[in-house]
Amino acid sequence: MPPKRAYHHGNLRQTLLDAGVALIGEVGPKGFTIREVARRAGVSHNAPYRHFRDKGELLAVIAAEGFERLALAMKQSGAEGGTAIDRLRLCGCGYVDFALRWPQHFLVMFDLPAAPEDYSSREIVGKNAFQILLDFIIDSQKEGSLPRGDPLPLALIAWSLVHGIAKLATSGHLPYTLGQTLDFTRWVSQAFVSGMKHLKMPGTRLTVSAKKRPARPSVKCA
Amino acid sequence: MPPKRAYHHGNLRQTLLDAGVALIGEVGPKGFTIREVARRAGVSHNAPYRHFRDKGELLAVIAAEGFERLALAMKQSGAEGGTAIDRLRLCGCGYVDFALRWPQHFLVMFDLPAAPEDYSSREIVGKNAFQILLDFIIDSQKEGSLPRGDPLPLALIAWSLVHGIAKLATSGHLPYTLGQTLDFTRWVSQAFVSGMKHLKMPGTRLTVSAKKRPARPSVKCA
DNA sequence: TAGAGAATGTTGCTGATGTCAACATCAGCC
DNA sequence: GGCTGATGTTGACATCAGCAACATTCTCTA
Repeated sequence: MPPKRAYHHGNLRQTLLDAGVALIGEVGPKGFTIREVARRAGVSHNAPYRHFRDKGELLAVIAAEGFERLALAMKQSGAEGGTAIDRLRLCGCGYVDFALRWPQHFLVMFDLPAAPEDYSSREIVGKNAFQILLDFIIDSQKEGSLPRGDPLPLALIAWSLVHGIAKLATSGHLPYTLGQTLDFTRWVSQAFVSGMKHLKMPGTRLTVSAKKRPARPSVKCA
Repeated sequence: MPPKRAYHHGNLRQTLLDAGVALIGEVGPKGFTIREVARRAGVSHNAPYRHFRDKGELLAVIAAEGFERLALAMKQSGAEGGTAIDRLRLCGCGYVDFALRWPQHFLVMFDLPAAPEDYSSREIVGKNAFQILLDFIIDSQKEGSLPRGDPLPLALIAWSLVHGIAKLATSGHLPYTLGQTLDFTRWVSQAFVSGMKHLKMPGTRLTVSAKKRPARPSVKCA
């Protein structure tokens, strides 16, 4: 039996995280407040600072949690396919479905103000999710459903496509209901497969090692 | 000659807007503050409220301004193409280029907390920008470079693609430098054209009138 | 041309927030 | 039993969005 309400909570970090995830889902990043998270966890407004350096870190951990859930959703959706290319398509649909179900959490995951290197866990689990997509791409290449060559550009184009649908849908820019958006995604994934099948792969410039990843765009205004 | 510093500013609304656009570009939506905008305009912290109902409306107008600039960029980029399909491709590249140049402004344009119906100007000019893309699509269909049929799904898939690239790039998720991102976009636009050329168009379910546009996804967490 | 009323800008306030500093309580170990 | 570090609390400060009351100026009409 957990002590009724001891001075020490015992599991406050996880409780705060759960409350934070729920709060994000309800009010989005704009209304998200450390004090409200603390309120919901039943602790003082400063208790969270014993577990998270600041608001940014709490949000980063919440984002990381979202990436784990997204990866799981992609994996589970993909698993229902009979062929590699089917798994890839279903994985993409799972991606959009996830975004439609948790639009605010999805927003935090991708549009956070930019994490200083300290909040790196988000990035790591984010790469995990990308690896799932990449594996489906590679399997589809082996299967002969996608052109051979560096899988990275193929994965990035597929990612861009579903991410674009997800972002436009969750920001209210698609003229579709939720169900129609999923229908649209299915159609798009079909189109992607048939369109990419005999694609001419890009030159070396785009297959450059992922290590060259820029720290961050950070384009300044001129 | 504008009065040195009369009690009445004379053109405060526009000055606030300019300052707001600049501030967004520098600090993004998170650091964006009405008071800082007022400071930069050299007026008291409450003066902006004579011209904008609240912070949300100011941001909405800034977003609308962004959509106008985006539409201009798309039009100008497209104009350099010799054929309709070239104009379409260049238009898409212009879209991504705009996002890379003004990442924070782009963020505000698409990921604002959701405007109550009052802030509608943003939506109107947003539709303007979409219309430019749609026209390029229709021209390309007439030219025979894209399959005939309802241009809407084609436009939405093209939009999703460039929007996905833009969002992933500006949030630091693409393993490319800025220049490489533009190269990638060019390649993707080529792939889009060759892939869509003989595409099987979707059934009627996805060509439903745009009037059916949902108010907003607003998916609640379960 | 004078003055009333509407615009526009200012000062001062309230309630909320992020975060710091100081203090209180508790767990585990000697 | 007492010390030390971890965890939670209280109180404070600066800043922010937005409201209310007041000041100044513009414009329009009589």
